[in-house]
Amino acid sequence: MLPPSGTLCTRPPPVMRRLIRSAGLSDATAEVLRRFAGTVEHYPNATILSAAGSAPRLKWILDGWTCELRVLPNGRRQIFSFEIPGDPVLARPLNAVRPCTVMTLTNVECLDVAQLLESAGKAERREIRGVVDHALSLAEERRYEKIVCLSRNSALQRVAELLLEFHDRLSRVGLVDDRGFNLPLTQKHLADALGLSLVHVIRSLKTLRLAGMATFRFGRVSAIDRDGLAALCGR
Amino acid sequence: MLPPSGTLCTRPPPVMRRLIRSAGLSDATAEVLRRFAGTVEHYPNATILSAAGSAPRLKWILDGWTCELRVLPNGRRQIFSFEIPGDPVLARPLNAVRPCTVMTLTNVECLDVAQLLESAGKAERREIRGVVDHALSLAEERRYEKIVCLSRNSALQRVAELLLEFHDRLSRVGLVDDRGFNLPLTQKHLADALGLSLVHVIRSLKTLRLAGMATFRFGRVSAIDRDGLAALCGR
DNA sequence: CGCGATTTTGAGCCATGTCAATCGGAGTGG
DNA sequence: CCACTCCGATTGACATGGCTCAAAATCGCG
Repeated sequence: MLPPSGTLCTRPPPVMRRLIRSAGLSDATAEVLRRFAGTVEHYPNATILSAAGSAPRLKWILDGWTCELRVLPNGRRQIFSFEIPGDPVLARPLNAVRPCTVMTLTNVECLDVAQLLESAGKAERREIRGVVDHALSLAEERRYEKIVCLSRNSALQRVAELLLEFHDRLSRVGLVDDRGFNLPLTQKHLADALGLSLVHVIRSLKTLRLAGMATFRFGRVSAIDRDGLAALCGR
Repeated sequence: MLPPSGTLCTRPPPVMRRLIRSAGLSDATAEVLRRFAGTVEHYPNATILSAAGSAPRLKWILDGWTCELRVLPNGRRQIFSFEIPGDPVLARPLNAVRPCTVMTLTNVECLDVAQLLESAGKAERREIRGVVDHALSLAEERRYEKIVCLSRNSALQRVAELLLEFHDRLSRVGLVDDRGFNLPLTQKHLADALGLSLVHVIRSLKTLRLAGMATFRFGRVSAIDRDGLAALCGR
């Protein structure tokens, strides 16, 4: 499938510009991305991001949040990870329960990586592969970190570590300003990701707020004391 | 590097036969493995399985146990996974702390996968790649399972789930007999893998023993009630 | 303005961690 | 053969972090 060059710049994409800048892509590769502005896929909030065929498909998030999750037999949810703009995420076939499904947490715009690679030149293809592979290995490393965090950290430390992770990842793609960052999650989401009860997450956030380390309100995290949080989780 | 055909069958390898059988390899691929009997790498107990250069190297375990672990800043250990005969394991460069290092838990015999692939024909190469990739994806899935287990399960359930995992994986490579299986670990290892204190692991094992679900003594697990364990962890 | 979803707070309980002491087996030197 | 030591396994007492249940407050939205 060719890139729809006819739709070139139908949608001057600020999110795409941000992605290009934050991933440090070359001009040629950036141009490949721009040619794809017309094939951006849109998913509404709270939908499952799935692959049509039987093979999983890798997507590249331009805007919005997703999470990897599984619904457990007892009805509870386990959230494995969150993805933000610039992250790749593997959309699996709908029937696949294992290891997880991907769900949008906001409206999401993304590109299909395989489709992107098809229409890129050799050099650009290598570059895109490199960037995506690197991001995937970071995601894998975060899974190891998560195991450590769940095994060894107190509730307070887990919450602090997650906020810290969000802060660092979001700031790398320019989504943090000096007053904080947007976090389109409920505290239940945090609980499901951290293996804690909702009530205890609320208490932990309160403790952080009173300690002046971070405030989470109205879908926004502000008053962040990065060093304080880092010290709290033993960095 | 060519396979050392001169050393053909210097060591009629029962572990290799088991691997060939359990992985369901074709005769041709089995022959490739057999030609490698002479290049089996040996590592003593309690050593780090590392790659010489700067790139990680994939090893294929023929005999013995290893684990992926990290030593945390506070001196405690986090064990991420255990590998048994038939498993691939990624030996990383010595300086790499992240995401983990691989340590032997017994004497270990293994093959270098890249070396193996080099000397295999095209068809055998594809087959070996398929088997190894499949095993790697199972390992990744186990990391997701581990996150669920650490988030949601009680200490008793975590211990039961780990024993169950050992039972199922070992039985797939013929290392379980009707009286149980060998488990070359201390209870401290279990504690480090499960995110529990040593004392509580001991208590949980006692509970399982008294409930007639499993007995762990002298490096051996016996009296296993597989269904009971499965029910306990909510399967 | 009313309703469902989310956040907040309190009370009480239980699982798990920590600390400390003991026990047993395997090696080791005399 | 015995005394000694080390390591792993075991047990008890106690403290506490996090869970559950229940109720109230607040927010978002039609």
